[in-house]
Amino acid sequence: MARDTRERLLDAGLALFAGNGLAGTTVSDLEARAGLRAGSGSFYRHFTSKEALFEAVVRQELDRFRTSIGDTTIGESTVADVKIALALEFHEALTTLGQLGQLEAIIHRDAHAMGDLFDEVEGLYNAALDASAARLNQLMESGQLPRRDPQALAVTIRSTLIGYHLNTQSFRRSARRVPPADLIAILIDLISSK
Amino acid sequence: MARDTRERLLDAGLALFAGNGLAGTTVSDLEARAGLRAGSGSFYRHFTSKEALFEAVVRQELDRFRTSIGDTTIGESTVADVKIALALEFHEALTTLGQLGQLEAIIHRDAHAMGDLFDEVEGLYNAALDASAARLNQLMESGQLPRRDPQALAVTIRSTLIGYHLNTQSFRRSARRVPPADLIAILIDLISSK
DNA sequence: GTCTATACAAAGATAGAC
DNA sequence: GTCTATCTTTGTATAGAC
Repeated sequence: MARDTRERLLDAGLALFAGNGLAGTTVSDLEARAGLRAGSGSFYRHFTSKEALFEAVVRQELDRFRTSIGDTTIGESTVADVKIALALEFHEALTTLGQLGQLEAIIHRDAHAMGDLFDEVEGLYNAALDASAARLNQLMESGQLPRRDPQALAVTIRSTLIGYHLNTQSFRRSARRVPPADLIAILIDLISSK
Repeated sequence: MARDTRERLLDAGLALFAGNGLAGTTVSDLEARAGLRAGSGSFYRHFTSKEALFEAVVRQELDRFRTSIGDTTIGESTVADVKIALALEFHEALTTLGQLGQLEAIIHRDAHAMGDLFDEVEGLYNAALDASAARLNQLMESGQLPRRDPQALAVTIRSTLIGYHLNTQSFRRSARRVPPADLIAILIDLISSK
């Protein structure tokens, strides 16, 4: 195996917890997916329990989330056409949702098992939302977008993107064949209409 | 007990499967919640297995879903002001999502365990979406709403409502204190802007 | 660091008394 | 129709050889 077993177990945990939930994933499943013999207790050489791995997985994804928020510099872009800037921003958001979709899935499934970490998730989520509202407000101030309640608009946009993403995920394809680009186009048309 | 045990087991199943998932719910949990002695096999006098109850629960909720779609007559309302009609319609949709939220939760958790029933869920979902698109199209034809792709707009609206609902559910309160009424107001403002 | 073997606990399921 | 008791299966976890 190329990578460290501990790392492979983290990967296995991410995929299986997201797909089958904490209770729906057995230590044997994790071992099998990490290339270990299922049923051998080899898992326990790396983590003290299934719950310990769960927490490690969530922590790892949280760090990725934090990083991806920091990387989003589009908010400060100087693209002249607001519509283009927003299109890029929304596309980026959908991509990020795709990448962090497994954390999303874990949150929706086993939020209760996350303990303190849940508060941290919520904090990060709200920070992202506030940044988005500030950005929208700025665009409204400069007259590039019609004036509306920035906080409510940010929540609306975020809800739309998340709803579309989760839906696509649940039904394993875009709802009624409306591709991401069409959704983004409509969304931008809507918020730039007066 | 007032109601039939079978019925109480269905209720218990709906609540527990939605909250803890199929794998996260034990037969003992179900028995306890239905007022039976946990650990006694009394459950098996009513259902042949945990999976059998799961299927019965999903079927029952699907029927409720079907009924609730049929009941939505607002689409044919003659309220003069489109904005008011839409506000009522969206509010109704959010309420329905709340009532069917447990089915939603089950779908997001254990879609894989639903087998054939999943296709039925998807069919109903798409039917509701098509009805919404047709309604929007009608409003555009009569000039009461600005012209946009009805299918894409319907998906956008539905995504927003579902995203908002799921988010509120995950974080146990409205995102950044934006109440449902504010979301609906923004949404209507957006789609009626030209 | 992974395996075989095994102990132990939890959960699914059945039999039979009441 | 629910209970006690019990059996079986599955899953968690540890010990010790390689």
